[in-house]
Amino acid sequence: MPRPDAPASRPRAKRQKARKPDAVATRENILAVAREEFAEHGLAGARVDAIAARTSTAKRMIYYYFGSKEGLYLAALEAAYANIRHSEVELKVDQLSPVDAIVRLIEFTFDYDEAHPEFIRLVMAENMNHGEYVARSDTIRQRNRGVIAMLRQILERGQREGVFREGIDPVDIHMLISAFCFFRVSNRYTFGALFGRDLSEPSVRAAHKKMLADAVLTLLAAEAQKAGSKAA
Amino acid sequence: MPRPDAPASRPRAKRQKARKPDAVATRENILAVAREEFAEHGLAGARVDAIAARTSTAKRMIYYYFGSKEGLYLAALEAAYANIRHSEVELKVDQLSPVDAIVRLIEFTFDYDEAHPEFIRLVMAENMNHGEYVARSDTIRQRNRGVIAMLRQILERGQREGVFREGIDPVDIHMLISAFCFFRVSNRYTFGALFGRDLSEPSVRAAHKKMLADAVLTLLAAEAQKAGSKAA
Amino acid sequence: MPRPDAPASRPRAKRQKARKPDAVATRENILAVAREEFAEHGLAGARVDAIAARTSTAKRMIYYYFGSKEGLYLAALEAAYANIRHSEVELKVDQLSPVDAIVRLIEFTFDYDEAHPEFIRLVMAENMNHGEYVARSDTIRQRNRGVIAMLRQILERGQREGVFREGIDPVDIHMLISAFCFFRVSNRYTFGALFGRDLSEPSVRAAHKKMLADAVLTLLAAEAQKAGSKAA
Amino acid sequence: MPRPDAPASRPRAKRQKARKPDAVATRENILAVAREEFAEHGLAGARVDAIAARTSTAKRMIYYYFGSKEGLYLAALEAAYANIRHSEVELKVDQLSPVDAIVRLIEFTFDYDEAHPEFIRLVMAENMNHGEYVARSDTIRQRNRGVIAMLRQILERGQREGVFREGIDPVDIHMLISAFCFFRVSNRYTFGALFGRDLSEPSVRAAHKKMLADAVLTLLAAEAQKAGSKAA
DNA sequence: CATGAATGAGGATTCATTCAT
DNA sequence: AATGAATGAATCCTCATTCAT
Repeated sequence: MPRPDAPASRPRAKRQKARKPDAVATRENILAVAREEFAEHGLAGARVDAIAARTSTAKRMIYYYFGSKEGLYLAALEAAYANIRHSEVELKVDQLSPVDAIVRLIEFTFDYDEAHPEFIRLVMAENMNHGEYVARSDTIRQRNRGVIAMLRQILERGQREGVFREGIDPVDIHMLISAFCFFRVSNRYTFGALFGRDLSEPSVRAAHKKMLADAVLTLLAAEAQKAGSKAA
Repeated sequence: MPRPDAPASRPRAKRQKARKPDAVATRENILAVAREEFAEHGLAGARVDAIAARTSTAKRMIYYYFGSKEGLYLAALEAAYANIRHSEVELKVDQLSPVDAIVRLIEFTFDYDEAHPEFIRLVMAENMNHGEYVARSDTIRQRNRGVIAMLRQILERGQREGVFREGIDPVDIHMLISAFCFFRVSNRYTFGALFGRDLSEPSVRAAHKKMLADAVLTLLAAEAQKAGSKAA
Repeated sequence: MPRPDAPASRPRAKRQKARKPDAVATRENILAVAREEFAEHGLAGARVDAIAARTSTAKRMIYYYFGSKEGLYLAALEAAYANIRHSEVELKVDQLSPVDAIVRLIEFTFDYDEAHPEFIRLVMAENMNHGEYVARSDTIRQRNRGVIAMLRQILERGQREGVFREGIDPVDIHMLISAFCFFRVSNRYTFGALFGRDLSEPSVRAAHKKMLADAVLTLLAAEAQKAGSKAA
Repeated sequence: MPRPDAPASRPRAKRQKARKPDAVATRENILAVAREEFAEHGLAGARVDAIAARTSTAKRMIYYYFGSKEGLYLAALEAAYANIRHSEVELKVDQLSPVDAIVRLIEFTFDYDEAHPEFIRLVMAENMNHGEYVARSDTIRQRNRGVIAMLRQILERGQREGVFREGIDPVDIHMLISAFCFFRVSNRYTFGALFGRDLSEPSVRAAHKKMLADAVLTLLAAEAQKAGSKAA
């Protein structure tokens, strides 16, 4: 990033109208680095110095733009959430059959989580913080209602078409899907170490994706015959 | 400070003449506090000073017994894992029908995770550390093979009795169960904030437990009819 | 705090616009104090806190500029060596007769060592460290070849003029001179205590200087008649 | 120092008559280890824990026998000095010609220093301490007068026989010899690093030994013709 | 004689943040 | 809009030493 630095009279007012002024670029550069660092080390473990070092600007700019380490963390978290919800919108599931729509949603979640471990780690970090920062961010909260709405529509459509059972809570289904997809990435290290299984291996990947789809679909299936569940 | 468990990761058979069990007590006292602190703040976020302050001994003892902050963390992690596997052994699932055994196992995992959020958080923290410490601990790795063996026996029994399908991998089933139970606790804050649902509420609890059992059992069911899964 | 020397180990040409030489001043201030402390107590015995306390800045600056206690020690060592070699260059021995040049060199070494006990002590400390840091410093190693070159030229000149013997190794002569001059300062305490002699007394000084010159010159003398040495 | 301290009635009195009671052995074991540690790291750098760990007894014994780290250091220093002076007595130089006696003395010093680097390092360490502990020890001071007396006798004998000059101070000669032999060992690291010479190499050894003998003997020689020394 | 447990004081180092320019 | 220099307050860790038995 070019950093023209003329201390004397300089016609740089118009630069603010340019498509991507330096200020914005600087801010985004910091944010991108911060996302990686916070994802890697968590809020407590991340180092402002380390972020600054990997940035194209000086440390002081972090405080200039984000006020504090926590401010930067919150911004990074918001950026990460903005990303996934943005992608979900692109799914166009209403053009698919209910079953296909569910499968599509599962595949998207599965693939997104696997492809974005830093997002997963950022969420893990935030849960270590007791969700203190998500709770504080209206932006994040509002953006997330969308998935549930989308899922609810699919379920209702399926119920109307007679392929899905009644009485299914979209939030619960979302959780079942999320839990599995998230866990595969979040707990890959302990799970891998404990059970000697590399969760990123293609064959494991495929089996898992299929298993999840099977589980969700049989659960939703209209005439689902439960093998005598006695769970409380 | 409630310490219902803590069998100490170091066996030490007979404690010589019971002349002075202070050493053991001191060690366990430190370990119990450490477990809470590391669960609360993670490895980077936990403070040795804070642990020492809540301990009945001085800070120096932490280094005397555990060598370093990392050594203490590893010991805490080992103690936590020792605990859950210890409990699993008590399940006595071989006296139950395959289906009941599965349900029992699910209920145990569900309840244990919910009752021991510090264990969950410790595992989260460890995954933030890329599983560096679990990988280093033979103790932990060895103790965990048991669950899979137990699950495998149940599955095989169910297959022989014709109630379970063939070709099911116990590790995958274990993961499905673990993922759901773990996620409910690990992501309670972000999930709660984003979807406005309190996962610790009794009705939610019951619904979730039932949903998981249903999902797992239909998946295992002999004549499971998949509703057209197309997942890769 | 007297700081007659300290040319700084870091060149930095023109100091940009002389706008703010505080950084250089701070760095040199720390270095000067460090040199005294390390000379006084050695690497292990010196206290970063003590150095910081005598400095005009805060302790943090030591780490800002030198990274660690060891980094500071190395910088102090380099500065000390830079100094003596710098002085040696000023000798202008090539304008003197070979004999006078040798005497001049001896006098310089003798006087320098006596006048700079902190330099001597720093070298002692470094030898207690097994020369670990000198070995690591290219700067120091390179700067020291000069003395030997100078001495070699004097010896060769003397040989051509027929006043010095052939087959004399300049490094050995340098060692003979250094050993005596160094020892007088380095071992002044034990030697003083054991033999009740104050090596800093003027008459002792003069006698020693003369004895060393005599010893070296008779050794170098062309027709040196050895009194029956049988040493291996 | 044996300090029999029997709290209860126990037939261990006779152990005090044994050739080497445990108490003495323990004490000497500690002392031997201490000598190495203090020689290696100096007073400040040595660790009581490290000494204790290499000892066959527990740390508490160090305090039992030597009172403090400093007490142990002093004892180690005394033991080291006792050793060299003990060896010097064995020299029997009065049966040799004055010249041979000098050569013998030089060779002894040269070889002893080279063979006992820990002694050299202990003396270096003590000089870093400003000789504080030697000064405090009568034992050490008294034992060292012997060398000078021995040297004085040789010199006087040589003068009577007409082979040595008059007006030579034995202490100065002792220093010339000591300085060279000591420096070769004490400064081996810095000298080696700076001038690329390994002082422990056999050929270097031989050359140095000869050079020192030559230097001392020509200095002592009756008709020594000085090549125009002008040293003050 | 001997020892395992315990400790207060201090030691090196790091951190997020601010100041002067 | 930007920055190099600076810092107080932690933070992890070590040390020589003593206590109870």
